[in-house]
Amino acid sequence: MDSIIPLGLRIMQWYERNGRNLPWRKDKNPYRVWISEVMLQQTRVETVIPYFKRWMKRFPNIKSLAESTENDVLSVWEGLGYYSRAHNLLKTARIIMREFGGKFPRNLESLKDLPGLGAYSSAAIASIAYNENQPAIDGNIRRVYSRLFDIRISMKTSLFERRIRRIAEQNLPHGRAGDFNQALMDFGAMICLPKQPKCTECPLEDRCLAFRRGVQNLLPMVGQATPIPHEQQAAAIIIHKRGKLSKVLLRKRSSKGLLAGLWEFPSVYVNTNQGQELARRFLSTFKLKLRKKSLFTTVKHSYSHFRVTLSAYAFTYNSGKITKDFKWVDLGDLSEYPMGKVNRLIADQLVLNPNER
DNA sequence: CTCCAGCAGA
DNA sequence: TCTGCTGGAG
Repeated sequence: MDSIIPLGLRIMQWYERNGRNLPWRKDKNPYRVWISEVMLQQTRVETVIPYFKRWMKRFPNIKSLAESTENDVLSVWEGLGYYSRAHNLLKTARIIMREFGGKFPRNLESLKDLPGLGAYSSAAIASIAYNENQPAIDGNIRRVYSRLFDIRISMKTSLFERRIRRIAEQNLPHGRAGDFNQALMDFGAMICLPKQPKCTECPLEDRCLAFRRGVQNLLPMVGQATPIPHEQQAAAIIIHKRGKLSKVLLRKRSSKGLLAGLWEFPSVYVNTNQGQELARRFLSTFKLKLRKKSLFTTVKHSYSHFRVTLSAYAFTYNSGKITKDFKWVDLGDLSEYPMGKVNRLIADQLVLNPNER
């Protein structure tokens, strides 16, 4: 009887045949496990793969990372999103060099104290890199267990969390926690999908309570989504011609909050696209005296909790004090300034069509 | 187009 | 509890 084989063992058997071959699974040194786990926070495996390879080429170990600059780190990270993760990697690398003699801590509590590592990532690193018996509980695993054990409790509640944790601890195969955690994640990503789980291919079908009761599509119980506001923004492409050389004005964003530390074309929130009004907004926000010329391009984008439609206008620069957040940059050097997706798109268009300004 | 998935910090 | 991004699916 298959059903007397422990759950953990069956998942491991499935993993041995079906687990994914991923770059960070070849060599499980703590540095590689750490970088991959942080990249995988809120980000899909397929997206992470090329970033992980580039990162390892550029920063092969903790020391090389700790000795690099914020700009280097953001440049390699550019496009991955959630930029605080990149800032935290650099901070943590420096802490490890300074306070841990360059060696990654092994126990859960020390890991959790490092910037960017919470309950999930700490347990993932401890189990994968050091084979500590820690269940790593992420969204995949919550979904899998809530179905296998038919946990009909809102995912937001602490009761749900306690139930899942107890189940995860009880089913953890001691001595193989690292592989087991990864096996469950692959299982959640490949079989026990959020929408339309592949129950016909599932090796655990016969002992999934949700499947037996036909409620697998209703679990886990998630709250209803909150509506997402839509904002309008205007960005200024401000070109300054000095003979043959064209420079454009960039602004470095605050070190906190959205797109922290990245560069952008100065932008303001708007509810109008009147030239005069726009120029006034740039004057009051940035003390820049500008004159609007023409619409360059419009880009739509979604962030985590709002959407924007951003229109980029070409402006001519009259006067105004250039404070230290601002910098005149050669068009050819734009790629050296890390940017979020929207601004990179505009920068690329600008380099391609410098005449349409 | 719109919808959706996915942890950490404050 | 709220904020942080992007890519891929539909």
